[in-house]
Amino acid sequence: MISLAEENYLKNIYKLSEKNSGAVTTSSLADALQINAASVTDFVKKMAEKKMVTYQKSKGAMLTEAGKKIALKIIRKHRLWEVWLVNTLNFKWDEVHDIAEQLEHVNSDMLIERLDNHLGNPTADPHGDLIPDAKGKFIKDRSKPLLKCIAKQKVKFIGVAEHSNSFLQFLTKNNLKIGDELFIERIEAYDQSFHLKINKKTKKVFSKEVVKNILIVLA
Amino acid sequence: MISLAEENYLKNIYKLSEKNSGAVTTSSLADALQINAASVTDFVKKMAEKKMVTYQKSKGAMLTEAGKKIALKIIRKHRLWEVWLVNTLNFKWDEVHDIAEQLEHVNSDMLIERLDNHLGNPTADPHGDLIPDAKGKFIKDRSKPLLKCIAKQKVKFIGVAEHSNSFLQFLTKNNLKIGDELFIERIEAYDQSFHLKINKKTKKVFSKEVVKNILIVLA
DNA sequence: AAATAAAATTAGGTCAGCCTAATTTTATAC
DNA sequence: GTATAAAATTAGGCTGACCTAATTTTATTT
Repeated sequence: MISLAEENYLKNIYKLSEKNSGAVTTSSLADALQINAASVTDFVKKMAEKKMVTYQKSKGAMLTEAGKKIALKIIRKHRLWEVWLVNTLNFKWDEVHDIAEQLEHVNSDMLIERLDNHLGNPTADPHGDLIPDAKGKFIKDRSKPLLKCIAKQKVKFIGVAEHSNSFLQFLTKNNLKIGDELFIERIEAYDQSFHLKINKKTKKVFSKEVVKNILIVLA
Repeated sequence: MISLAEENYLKNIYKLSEKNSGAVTTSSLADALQINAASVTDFVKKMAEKKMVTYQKSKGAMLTEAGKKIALKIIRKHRLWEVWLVNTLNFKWDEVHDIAEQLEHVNSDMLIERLDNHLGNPTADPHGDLIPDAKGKFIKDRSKPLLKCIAKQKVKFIGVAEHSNSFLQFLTKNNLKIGDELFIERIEAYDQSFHLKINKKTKKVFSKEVVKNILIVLA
């Protein structure tokens, strides 16, 4: 059996190792979990004994294959529940995270596979994050930050790199939704702000900070 | 905040006091929760301090209004989730209990009210158990055990008084479902077995043990 | 390379929620 | 109404998952 705490550790180790590959440091984990670093050291050692992670003193933790499998399952569940909450119960994309954080720990393979089917086997959640399949495989991710694009490109908004409610609400307020077509009219050289035309209609300007968190594919 | 343990205690105290009204004994709670009686005594005292229950030494526990409210909310959630599992994900009625036991602890008023609406505000779960509304009120229950009926009555199967998988599977195997019309052709005086005609077609005989756990309303 | 700062670890402690064993209280039988 | 059985409680302990404070290790600066 895997405890709630273990599930949260595994999930966060996975997410942190996704960003900065290599071992996940004690402090970054402590920060992500909002738990004291001393507690993290302790817990990670126990997880190493259970072969969920490998741990090297003062270097950090890395998921084993077994640990990664569990982490991916939790992420799969979280994102499937988010799809359900938004598509079926009409929650907004900035309202679903806390609920999905609870639902992701519900343990039933049958449930999750039926939910997946019921939702039509979605490959991405409402924020554009990819959903691993039952075997833990993702579809190939072709997205990149809008910031990496050049002027005059036509792209499609498919996800966000920042999941804070404030950012999601900012996008909503600016009427920017996943699926929107964006045309880059101009990039201001001085501050890298992007002058966009949205869905061939509205013109808007967004700062570098915003643009780096908008994920797109070329259209 | 209410812990998982507290929620389970409250739910079980409610259910036990429903059956045998009056204070819930330590041993019955211990039995229901599969927890040592000494632990129950301890825990119930702490809950009394928090005003979730009243507790009298060696007599047992009773829910306060506050405790009852929490218990009813958990029962509401459990039963709504069961409806969802059966109606939307096509689970069978003997498969949903363990999953609903987990889902009932997910905490979000918005979620539960939206789920309720999405399901069409059901008043009973797949076993015929009534679902309290958001205020904790039940619709009036007019059901009684089939065993209390007399010969030649026409009744409708609306619920079960026993929720074990073996009983549910027994009914399924005998093709008996909620909503079925039952006509009591004869009651065997010797052993009180019931000779039924189901939906005006199939004839079947059921023992007293079965019949006392079938809840019906007069048709 | 020594000094300092930051990160990680060790040692010792707390609290929730359980346990067993021993004792006390309540109920039941003779 | 005393003996016995059953139920409940008390006392003391354990484990998981956290904490703080002190120490050690690693990284950074000069």
